[in-house]
Amino acid sequence: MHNPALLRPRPSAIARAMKHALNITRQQNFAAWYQEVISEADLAEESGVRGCMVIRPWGYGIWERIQKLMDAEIKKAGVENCYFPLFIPLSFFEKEADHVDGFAKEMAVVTHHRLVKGPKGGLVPDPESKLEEPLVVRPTSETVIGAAMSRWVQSWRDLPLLVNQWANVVRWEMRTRMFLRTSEFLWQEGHTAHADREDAMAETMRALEMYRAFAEGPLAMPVVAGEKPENERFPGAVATYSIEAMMQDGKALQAGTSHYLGTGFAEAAGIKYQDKEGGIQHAHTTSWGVSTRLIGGVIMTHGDDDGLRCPPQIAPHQIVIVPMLRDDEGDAAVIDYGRALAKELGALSAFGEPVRVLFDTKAVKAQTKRWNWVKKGAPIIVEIGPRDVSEGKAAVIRRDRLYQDNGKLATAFTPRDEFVAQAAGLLEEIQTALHAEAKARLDGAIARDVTDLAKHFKGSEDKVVGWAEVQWARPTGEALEKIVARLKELKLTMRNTPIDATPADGVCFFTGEKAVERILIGRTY
RNA sequence: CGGGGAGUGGCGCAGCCUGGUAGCGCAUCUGCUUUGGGAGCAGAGGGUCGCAGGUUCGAAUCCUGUCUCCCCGACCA
Repeated sequence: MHNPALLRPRPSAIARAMKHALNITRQQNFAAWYQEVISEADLAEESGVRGCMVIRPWGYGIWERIQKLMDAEIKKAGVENCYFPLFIPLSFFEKEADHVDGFAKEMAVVTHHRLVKGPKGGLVPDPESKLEEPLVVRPTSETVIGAAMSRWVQSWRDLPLLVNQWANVVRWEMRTRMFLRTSEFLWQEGHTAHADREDAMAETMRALEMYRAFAEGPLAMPVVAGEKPENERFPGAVATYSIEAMMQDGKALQAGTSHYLGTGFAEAAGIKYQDKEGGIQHAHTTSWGVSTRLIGGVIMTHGDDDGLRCPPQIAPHQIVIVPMLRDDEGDAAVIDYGRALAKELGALSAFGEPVRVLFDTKAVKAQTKRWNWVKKGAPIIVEIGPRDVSEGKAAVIRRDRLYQDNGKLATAFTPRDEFVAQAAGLLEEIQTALHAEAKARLDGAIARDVTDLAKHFKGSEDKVVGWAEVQWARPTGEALEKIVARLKELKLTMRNTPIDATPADGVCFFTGEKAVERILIGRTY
């Protein structure tokens, strides 16, 4: 709640009118700005439960858009949805050593099933109700789904087995940040089982590409897809791939992961099948997921000093019409005009879907509503007043280009029919423009000529430095640990080895050996 | 989990040191005047001070415990 960065006096309405809708700029304090966007755009708020947030309708509406579009992609790949229990027997985790090591430190555990009045009043767990085997609140579902797969898979004919679930998971993180790292978060987790490595790897890469395309498309968020170095792998995975997005402060955000799990989980859970020759084989499994963290990524990719700029494809309302009402007899005409406009716009189609229009008739002053929608990031805000009714116009504001060069709002008074004719195209243009802007920032902030990491990243707390791409020999074991430790001193981490990077042609940045690939280095969330 | 800061009407804060049953701004409600860059004036409603104990005639204020939030660190597929 208390945040020193928010203590500055709120500027007067007049002063604000000439500046921005938020009280903190990205420049002043990026972390405080991020929190202010979440609060001012009504995306989410504190819940009173450690690390858990209440996702408000505008924030959840964005998540629903993400779900809808992603779910269609998942189904397109032949993956079926299902649902597994929230509670996982502790013993399930003990079957895969690396997996349990990775998650043991952050698991919520259910040990009792009943409350009784405590000696000092209040309710306490009833000692009599202690569970024989504690239940873990799922941090991820490889183990339970693996158990089911062992029942479902008997023959090579049962493979590949492709399932997904939309669910919540809990990871007891030490330090939480809204959307980026919450104790409980919403996600989708895909789990697949295959006959061999080749097929499982193909699925792993398919999911990775699905995420890459989704980030670059609906989210307008450019990312780099690549493989995580060994030390950053998912516990129990043979290979982990990620998409990494760059936030406006230059830090990396891991925005989605896809794992090739080899046969480790299949061995632990007993996922075996009889092959065409009659032999018994372990299946090769994969898992992949994206979460509500994507929303944090969207905020830090597209937000500006006036709040969120929501990409049209995931905006719950793409066009918001705000009537300028005066509580007089002229209001009826404005309402009629707005309603008709909303209906016409709603009949349009953009991105292959009906355009989502809100005619905002809430009894709030028009100017206030305008700034509220600016902060929420509605892609197009249309104001209509008596003047527009008589002139047959609409006052159109593009959220991605709010201001003119002179600092005034870039409101375009457009003939109504002309606007209707342009609206769908305008939404698509805004989507493209947001992506282009972020893409240019990403491309411009990857340095490929770095010779001294400390020097390159010096002062990156205050200014945007971005990432460095260096060549390396992909060392393992102790050699890798030394590199990780060295980077850690500089608060740096290895992000991934981009799959579309130009082949290595030099020596390893760290060891001087012949390099085999390129890897990205940067600060991270 | 370690160090630091903070919890007082919906939001942001003052009061606490030097105990005597709460105050300000914004927001809200009503009225009037306004209205295309977050309106003005007038009036009104709303809190027992995170929670639980303790000290005291008396606690927002002092003491203990606890929960939650923020910053730094450790941690983090």
